[in-house]
Amino acid sequence: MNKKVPHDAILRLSFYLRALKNFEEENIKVVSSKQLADFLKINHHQLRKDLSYFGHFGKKGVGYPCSALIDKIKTILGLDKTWSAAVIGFGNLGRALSFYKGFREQGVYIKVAFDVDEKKINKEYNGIKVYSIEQLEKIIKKEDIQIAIITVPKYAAEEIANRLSKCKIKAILNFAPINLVTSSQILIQNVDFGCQLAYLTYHLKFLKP
Amino acid sequence: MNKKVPHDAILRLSFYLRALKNFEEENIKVVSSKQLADFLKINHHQLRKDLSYFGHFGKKGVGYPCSALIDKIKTILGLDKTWSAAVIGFGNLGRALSFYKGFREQGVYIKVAFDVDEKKINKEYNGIKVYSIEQLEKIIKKEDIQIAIITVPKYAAEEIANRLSKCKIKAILNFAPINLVTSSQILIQNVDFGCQLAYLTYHLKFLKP
DNA sequence: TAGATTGTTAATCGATTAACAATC
DNA sequence: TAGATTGTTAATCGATTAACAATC
Repeated sequence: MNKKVPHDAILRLSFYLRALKNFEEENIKVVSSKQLADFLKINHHQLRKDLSYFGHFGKKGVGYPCSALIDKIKTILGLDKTWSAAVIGFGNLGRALSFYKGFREQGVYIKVAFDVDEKKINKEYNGIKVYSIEQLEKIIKKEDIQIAIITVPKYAAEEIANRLSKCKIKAILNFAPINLVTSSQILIQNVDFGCQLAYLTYHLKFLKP
Repeated sequence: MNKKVPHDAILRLSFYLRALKNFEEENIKVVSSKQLADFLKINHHQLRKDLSYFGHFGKKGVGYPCSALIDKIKTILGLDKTWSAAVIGFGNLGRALSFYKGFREQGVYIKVAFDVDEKKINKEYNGIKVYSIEQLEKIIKKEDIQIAIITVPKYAAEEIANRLSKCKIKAILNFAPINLVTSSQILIQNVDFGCQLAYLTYHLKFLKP
């Protein structure tokens, strides 16, 4: 317990959570670190080490109780709370993310969206109202938004991030193909499938016959 | 040069490429590793080290020629070639990705899509024809698809991945919230914004007043 | 009790950072 | 030439893996 937690260990908690849910669905009450690690094709030492950063969740000689560990990990990751989010940029990707059920399952509710397109502004889509980007600061305050999801074009992303950092937004999930650098205390995660795709093509070159 | 290249170094090449394009747009012909690294808020030693895995691209006492280095990195990442891709699952996310321009800019062309929904099958959207998932193997062979982009629901992802591994698909970009484990020689990149979102909520807990 | 499995400390491995000689 | 900057080797740092004592 305690000590600095490696960045990747936090991401791995999400994988553990998923796997545990699988086990629970199959009515398995207790799993050992070996079972869980084998299922995830990872090292069982690492699994135990990762969990040990946060507490003692297992019983020696027995294993981990599935359902209790699920709750613990949810609490660690802040998934037991509810969070309010806004999607900025209501294009194809923004719309897809607005309707993505996975976010709600994690307790993240997309309350509003923003766009520059007059045709979309002031309309409601599946219960999500689209506002003009001009009203960004006002609506974020009014709706008490904590998380911003950026899907605007590259050239607009930086300005949006700047405006957000002046609101009380605390975290940004950025889908624009630009590495927004964390200026102040605002948390940023860049989702960059362009890079991941390039990683694939890099390796594909070698495979190609 | 040579030696095993760290996983993250390959991803960083994409960032370098983007930054270099920025410099080029501003008509800057030559950049030093210091300039580029400062711009990206990273260590300049790392930048030089990463590039050195692939060759000697700079001139001592001078720096790196922007436009030549852009071409070199593109070649390294396989972005100088063209690749054929298919989107599997033509829901909101699948549709958004199908129309995403960033892929084409990287030389990855989405040729076809697959879905189970009769209403979508055999229709064409922005030049992308949607086929029944039953025809997966047939069309992939016919269209000579190399990369599959999975956006089907979680419960269907594993079966799709299995079927793909029996085709001549060499790489999968997976958006389903499940860690597809690389069975055979098929390359898999899991794009997991659920995990990245959980990483944000993990930290948000601490920030919350 | 004996067997199993956790949690933690130690060993290993790899990646990042630094230093510097080579050289434009 | 002197100054600047690369490319590489060495030092540091941190994360992963292993070993094992504690204990259910």
